Amino acid sequence: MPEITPTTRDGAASARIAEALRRAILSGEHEPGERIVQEDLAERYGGSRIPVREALRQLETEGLVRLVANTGAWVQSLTLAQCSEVYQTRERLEPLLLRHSAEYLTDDVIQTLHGLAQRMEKAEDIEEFLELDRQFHFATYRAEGTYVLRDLVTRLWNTTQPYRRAYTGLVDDEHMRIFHDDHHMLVSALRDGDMKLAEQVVAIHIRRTRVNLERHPEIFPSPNPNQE
Amino acid sequence: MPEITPTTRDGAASARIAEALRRAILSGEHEPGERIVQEDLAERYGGSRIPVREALRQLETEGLVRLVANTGAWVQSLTLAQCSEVYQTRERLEPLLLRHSAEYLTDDVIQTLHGLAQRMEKAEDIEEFLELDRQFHFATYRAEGTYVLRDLVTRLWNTTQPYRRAYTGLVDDEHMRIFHDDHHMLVSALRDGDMKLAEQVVAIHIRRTRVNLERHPEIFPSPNPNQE
DNA sequence: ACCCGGCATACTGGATGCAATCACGTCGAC
DNA sequence: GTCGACGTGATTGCATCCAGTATGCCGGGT
Repeated sequence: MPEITPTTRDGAASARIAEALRRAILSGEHEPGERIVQEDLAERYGGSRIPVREALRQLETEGLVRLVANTGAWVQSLTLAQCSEVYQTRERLEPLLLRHSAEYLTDDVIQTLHGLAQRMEKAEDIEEFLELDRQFHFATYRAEGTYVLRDLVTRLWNTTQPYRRAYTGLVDDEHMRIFHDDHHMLVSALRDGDMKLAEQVVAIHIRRTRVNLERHPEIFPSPNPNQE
Repeated sequence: MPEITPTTRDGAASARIAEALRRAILSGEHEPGERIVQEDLAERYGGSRIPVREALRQLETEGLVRLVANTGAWVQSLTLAQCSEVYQTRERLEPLLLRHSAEYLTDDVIQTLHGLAQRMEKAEDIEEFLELDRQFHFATYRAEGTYVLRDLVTRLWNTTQPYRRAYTGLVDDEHMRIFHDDHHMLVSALRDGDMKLAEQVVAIHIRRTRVNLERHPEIFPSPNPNQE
């Protein structure tokens, strides 16, 4: 039995499986529309089907998995319209989250942000790029105290991750240039303490990405719900 | 109206239990912080603990239940800060959802809205008031096609339902008058097709409720309990 | 050649049983 | 008298087993 974590110390097996499967989906190991068989997961992560099923239920509510009764589970796939909707939601929420994070964005954090923005410009690998982009933005979202909004934004990022990956491989140099400029402008605004500008930059950044995404409907499944 | 659906032959038991427990929590049958025992639910809704556990996992990710490994489940309780955060989120999202619903708000719908707003003014019972309020607002949110945003808003409503209930019992006549005026103003704006005004009314309505809620910290649990 | 119905198979959904863990009450020590 | 340790009961977490259902194949009929 290939047990990665032999002792289910603090957490339960179902939580461990949910975490592992979430990572696998977000890392692109499983593509949208791909079938998920409970027994395969049980064997892979070491356990019975019971914790696997609980993990699947959880990921379903998070929007990463689609369950059909008595039939099976698939990696969730979004239509272009749904993906666009998520981006419109993000456009409203992330400026709010950024505002709540303002007081925690110390000089240290801004230095880190600058470093991440620069590293991103040199990234050649798509996976590295995606990871740095995520780190960059969430480094600006450190509103302490409550977690409601940040969890929500995290889930929205997660559900659209596969399409961000597909889209990243298609952008030309000019759009990539603008993308990086947005990041640097955001760092500058935060450095100056101009939160109003920072919020606008984030909103425009998200909207720009959405509009660009909508120019590439080919990365989304056809309107019929059937997929491999 | 809660439909019991005694014969959910096609659907799974876990979905039925999740639905039933969700309704029970939203209807105030269980209060925030109340302990939930798996076996009790299994006996009550007819089944074993397996579907109960899956239902609990689902409601946990929806924010209605709080699970602690090897310890148990409780009805989720929010702090004032968290509740306020949800309302700030709603203030951003519901105008967007309303905008997407604009084309579906026919004269029939507006007639229904008017009726609901009037019935609400006569409602004596808190439960009836809450139900009508929910029906009223969701009658304005009928964006078809995609469900992402509407589901999100529904969940936000659900997580704050207990506090809306507690708060409703405390409002004085003046604030209630303003509350109803907001509704009528929203109906008027929609009737005139002035979506910009309608969005503003919704945002202000939500903000007003949040501010009023923040004047009643006594309905929230003391800040000592450890939250996730 | 195509369509339809029955059957085999694989997978999911659920029930029962057992091990593990935590809460709580009691007892003993200081 | 107060604090800490321990044992017991209750409850959760998981594995195995069984039933129900959807899917795909094969044969017969048209």
